[in-house]
Amino acid sequence: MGENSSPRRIRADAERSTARILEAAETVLAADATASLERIADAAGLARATVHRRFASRTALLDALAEQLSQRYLGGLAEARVKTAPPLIALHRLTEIVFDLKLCHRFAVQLTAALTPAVLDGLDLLFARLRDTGAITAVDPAWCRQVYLALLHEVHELPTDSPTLASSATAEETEAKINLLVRTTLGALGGSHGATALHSPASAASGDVRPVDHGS
Amino acid sequence: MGENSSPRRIRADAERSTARILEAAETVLAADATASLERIADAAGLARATVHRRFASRTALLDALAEQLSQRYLGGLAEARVKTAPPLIALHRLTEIVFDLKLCHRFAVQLTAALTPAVLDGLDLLFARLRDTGAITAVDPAWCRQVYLALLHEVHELPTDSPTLASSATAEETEAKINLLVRTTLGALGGSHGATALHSPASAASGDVRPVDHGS
DNA sequence: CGTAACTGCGATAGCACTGTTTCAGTTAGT
DNA sequence: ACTAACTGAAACAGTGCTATCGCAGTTACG
Repeated sequence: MGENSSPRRIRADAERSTARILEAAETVLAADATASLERIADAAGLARATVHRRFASRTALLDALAEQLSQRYLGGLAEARVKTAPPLIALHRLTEIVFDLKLCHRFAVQLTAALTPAVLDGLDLLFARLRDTGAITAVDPAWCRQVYLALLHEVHELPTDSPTLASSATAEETEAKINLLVRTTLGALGGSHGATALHSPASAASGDVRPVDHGS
Repeated sequence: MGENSSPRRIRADAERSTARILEAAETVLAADATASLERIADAAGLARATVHRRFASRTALLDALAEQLSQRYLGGLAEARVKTAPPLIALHRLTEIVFDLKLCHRFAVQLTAALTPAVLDGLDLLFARLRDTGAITAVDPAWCRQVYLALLHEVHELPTDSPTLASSATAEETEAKINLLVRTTLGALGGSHGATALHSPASAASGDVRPVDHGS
């Protein structure tokens, strides 16, 4: 872990700068993924040159950001006890946690491929366990992942202002959003067979318009 | 539609060029929304200058593209008899049609706000009718729209290559994808196998998955 | 056939962003 | 307190894209 390969000592000051840059990059890039480094530096209260000093190139910054994001997701997966807790509870808790890291979902969705394989594996495990308990029926883990992340993105972009409520009801609102997301995800994956069902043309050709009989 | 305000006569040749440009822009921008006009012109088999001749600016091209897309969606809504046909059938048919216009969904999702209000109204009507017939339970039309479009996007990005099948099975594959999308959408929005049909003990154990109205 | 429109090619100007460098001033760490 | 690291400011070169123009050749349309 420790990097002592260079005699150059890394001052705590610099460390704080990189943190501020990453933080600013999250917020700025969430609004506009093509924002310039100058805007990021501006948002961080630093000079543009400093950004280049901390990160060799723009892609390096993006990589670091993705890395940090993956790390947080990984922490969320661990905190939600995805491996051990009852899957439905784990899903709900994970959603809560991820919602707290509501930082750059837009960015995350764009760079879904940039998520660490470990994160993907964790999600896959969660959905596999959900399927084992009968909460969902979708088979393809990739499909489950994509649906969950896409719905997470949409829920996160819902208008924050409740029509009749005051603007201070954020706690209740996020709670409602989390429930909505969990319910919607389960419903979406509840009756479908996932992408692997593509190899059964017979059932597909039947064109069953009516919702799947599958009486639960 | 007819623009005779200018004495300048518009040759049929030029009209074809604009069509080719729009067509190329669809495909190119679908892959990379920040592609340069040169790449678009290249894909259209035209010179970059011609693009600037047909469209005053880049945003003008984007606007025209969004306009055309909205027009096609509108046509699809009409063709699917959204207003008169049984809603489930209309949804299935609309999905088929939209899938044929699989051109620039990525672009469309990015510019969801750029869709003509008429299109949004049409979708809202469809989902309202779906709810009236009990096919879904979700209330907010905007939410239904977003979920449908997001899932459309995800389904469209599913790996086209079936693991064991040859690459020529596109027809059956798209058919299966359409069914998957319809079923997933209905499930997500609270269809027959949605959250309400899930095993209640598990839901109750998860703490609080009460019916969320999430605002009208 | 002849004119006007259209096109490709090339040049040009301008803009925005990235990345590097230098220098003077400030700050952290021993 | 001294040194090395860090920073802001400002310059610089380089790149890629947009947008415009002129010119010569081609094509549609009456």
